[in-house]
Amino acid sequence: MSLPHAILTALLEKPSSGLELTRRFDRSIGYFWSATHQQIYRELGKLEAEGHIRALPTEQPARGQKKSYEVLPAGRAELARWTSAAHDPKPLRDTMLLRLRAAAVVGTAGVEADLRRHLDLHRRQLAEYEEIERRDFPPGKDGPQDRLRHLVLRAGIDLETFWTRWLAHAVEEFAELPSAEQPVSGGPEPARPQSR
Amino acid sequence: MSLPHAILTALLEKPSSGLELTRRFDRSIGYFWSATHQQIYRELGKLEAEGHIRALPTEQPARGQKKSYEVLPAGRAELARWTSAAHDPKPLRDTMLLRLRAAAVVGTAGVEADLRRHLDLHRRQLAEYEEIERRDFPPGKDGPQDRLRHLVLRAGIDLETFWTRWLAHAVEEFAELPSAEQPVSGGPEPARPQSR
DNA sequence: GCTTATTTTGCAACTAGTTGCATAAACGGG
DNA sequence: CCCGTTTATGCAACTAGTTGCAAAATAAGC
Repeated sequence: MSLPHAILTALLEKPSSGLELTRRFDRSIGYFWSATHQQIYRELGKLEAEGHIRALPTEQPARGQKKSYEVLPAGRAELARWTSAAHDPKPLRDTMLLRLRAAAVVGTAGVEADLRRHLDLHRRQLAEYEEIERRDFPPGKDGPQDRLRHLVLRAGIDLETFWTRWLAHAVEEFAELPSAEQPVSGGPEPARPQSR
Repeated sequence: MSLPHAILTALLEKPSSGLELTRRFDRSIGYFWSATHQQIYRELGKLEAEGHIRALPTEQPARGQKKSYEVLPAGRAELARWTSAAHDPKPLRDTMLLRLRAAAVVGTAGVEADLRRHLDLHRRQLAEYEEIERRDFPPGKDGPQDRLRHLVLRAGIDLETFWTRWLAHAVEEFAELPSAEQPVSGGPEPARPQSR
């Protein structure tokens, strides 16, 4: 239930139309909360119906025409409430880890290539974050707002650093593993075809 | 679309009933792929209908009675296929990061307490993982299967280490921040109530 | 033996996110 | 001006996950 709050935050930073929001969700905000344009339009409708935002007055509100929104006091209050409320962290859910566990049972064939691909993807993401850090947070830029935003970026950088290290380690580990075309032996029996 | 494969993996490791699976999803597998019992029962039904698993023969298959499943060859093949196929990593989606970004606009009141709470939760999780590492992977236990499983556990440990460090840093940062009851100044104008 | 609690399985309805496509205006030539 | 492309908004249907509840078997008092 965080999308509306992501949108409120974005709109407070700068009133925008649906498409502008979509663009911003592809860049900055999307780095830790992604959303498609359909999600955004739907949510804008709801937020407007609830009186949390309103469309900026425009001439002819027709289709295919930009419609910009701004946050109303009620929306700001809701965002402040949500921000200060306690939320439990979501448990980890990662496909690659699941695949490795599966590989221990059905064999490691094919996984290594994707491990390398992920390593590459995470390296790129890390480079992108570091570029942003250089650009947006030069030494000295440390007002309260900068500190908060830098903290968030820092999480992204450290996370990607973790993944690149771990994936590099995983790739090494695979190199030392035996053949890798067959199920790894040593575990429970593989299920054999069985007639009934 | 990973739940069925998580279940297939679990069933290959050991044929189980729905409830046993649920228990295992609360412990080991759930550390990187959580699922509720309803999800599991529903998925067991689908997997059986598709011919990927079958119920172990039992006397009277009625309600409120354990029904255990085992993986059929087709299920094993499907799991092998899925494991070796390429999957893009899911983009990060984290509420706490979003809240910090929101806090930069609507004020930091209330966030610090939850930051500390999360720090505590992640420390506990880390301790739990390290305990498992001590117990299940003593030095010397490094067959191919052990290595793979240890690698997965290692990801969990390193991730929790990252979070505890980052959260500790965030808490420090907050301590240095001014008052924190008001929206942090220096950004875009707060939206003021406006009559139309 | 009857009742109450626990175990085990499951349905139904809901929320969140995704995918595919539609529609209308605006823009940019020829 | 007409026509294809881009911009901007949106509906409908689908997949995945969550929540609340219920029903059947079994175990546990008394």
